[in-house]
Amino acid sequence: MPQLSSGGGDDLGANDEMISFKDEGEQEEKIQENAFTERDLADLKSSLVNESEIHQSPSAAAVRRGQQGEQRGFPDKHREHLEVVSKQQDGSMYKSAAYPGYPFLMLPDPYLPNSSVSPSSNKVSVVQQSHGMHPLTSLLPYSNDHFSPSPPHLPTDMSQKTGVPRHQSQDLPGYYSLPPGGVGQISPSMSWFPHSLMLGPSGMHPTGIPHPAIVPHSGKQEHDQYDRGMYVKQQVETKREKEPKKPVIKKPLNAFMLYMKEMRAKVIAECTLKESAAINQILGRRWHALTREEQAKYYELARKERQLHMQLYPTWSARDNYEAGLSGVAGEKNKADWGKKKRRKREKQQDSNTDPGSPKKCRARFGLNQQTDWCGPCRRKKKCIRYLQGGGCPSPSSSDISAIDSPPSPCPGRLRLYQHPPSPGYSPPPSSPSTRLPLPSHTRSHSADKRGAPHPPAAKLAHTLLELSKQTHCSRALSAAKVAGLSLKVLTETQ
DNA sequence: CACCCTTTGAAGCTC
DNA sequence: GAGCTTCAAAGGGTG
Repeated sequence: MPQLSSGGGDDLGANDEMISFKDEGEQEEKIQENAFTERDLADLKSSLVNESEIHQSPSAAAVRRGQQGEQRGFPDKHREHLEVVSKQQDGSMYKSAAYPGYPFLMLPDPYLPNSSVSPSSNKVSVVQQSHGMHPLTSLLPYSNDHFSPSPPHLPTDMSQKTGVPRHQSQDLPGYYSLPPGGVGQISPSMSWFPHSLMLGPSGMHPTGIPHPAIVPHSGKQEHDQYDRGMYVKQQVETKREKEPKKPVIKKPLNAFMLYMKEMRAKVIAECTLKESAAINQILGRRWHALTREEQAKYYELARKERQLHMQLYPTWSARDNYEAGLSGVAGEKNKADWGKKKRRKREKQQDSNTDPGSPKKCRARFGLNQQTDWCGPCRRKKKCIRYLQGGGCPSPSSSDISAIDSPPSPCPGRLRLYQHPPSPGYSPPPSSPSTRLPLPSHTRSHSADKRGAPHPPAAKLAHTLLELSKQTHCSRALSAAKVAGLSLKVLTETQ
């Protein structure tokens, strides 16, 4: 299914070919030369998995795993890390780090709200794109030299990666104007960092520099507050005083997440949509529509993200956040909440397994543009009752909003089936071509229902898309309607 | 205010 | 090792 083998990691999904990763420097050169070939991409894909371990000196991965069992307190871990770092103060990391900017070059991204990376060039650019620019980005006290779009040292320095945790060097003042008082006082322009990170060792990266990946351990809500700006600072601080929270190091963003960050604004602008779920559907389709080269940029960025994340937080594991229960409070209660959440999801999963009517049925089948066709519960984002009642929804699997995102394609069938675009160099896995069909989310591997929805009548689909084009003012929807309807006659009839 | 939705990918977990 | 689960971002909607 569209879900590429989960274990495959960085599989682009189009190719199962596994080629061992070559030297990173070569990879960078290729990127620089805009000379991505399929083989390059395959290399890249496998590299995303292998390279970290290959280049991790004294095997940061091992360190991470090894230290996992200890599960020490966050402050302890980082205090320890700090000691290590202080012994390694040679400054080399920041002068020619694998990812010289992280979090500096990546400041606005990917842990920053409204930010994005900009792989818009074939070079692995880490420069913010204007449309996604964080409002505070311009205030960040990094030097332009360090934040230049294409730092001269950027393309070649990956091979210099040593696995040494990042640390503060003499260069740092160039990035951040840290006051003499130390890390406890950060210039106002650093306010996008969660405050709790700046006040004590608990949230502080060993470098003494808070990292965007670290958020207060209170989940999304508080994070959002920080995102919204400084005006909420006091409120948050008050809250924190009452309830000191462990910071949480967020997972590094994967390629698709990076892509979403960059493209979300565009999609919102194009289709006047706001609902993230719908936008993400569109982005998902677009992601599949990307060429290998385009996707490769994001995979490369994501790989660097992971590498740097690993260097920054050698002891961190995704498991930490599993147990942290990000939405809850730190401590035992957290674990309990997490367990509850897990059970709840499991129950839900079972529900959808045994139940032909998944909660998303109407949404998935009719799409957001035809909410009038949804059953009541679906409109209230509750469990769909349509199928429980045995009333089949003859409806278009492709009538949903996602149809509009599909890039123009000469193949009408593609639209009907949500097929991936036959982008250049984009071939389905040899094993099962049909697996490339991006079915609705509930058909994904970890969702139970893998049955395809019945294909809608063309006229209905065309009509749907037509309506959609009116509602969303999206010309693509109109085009899609034409493609879907195959003829103007159908369109005319449905009108 | 917590949670849902929705996407893909990475990583952890379970069997 | 296959398959499943969780989390990462986003923000409107819901109870």
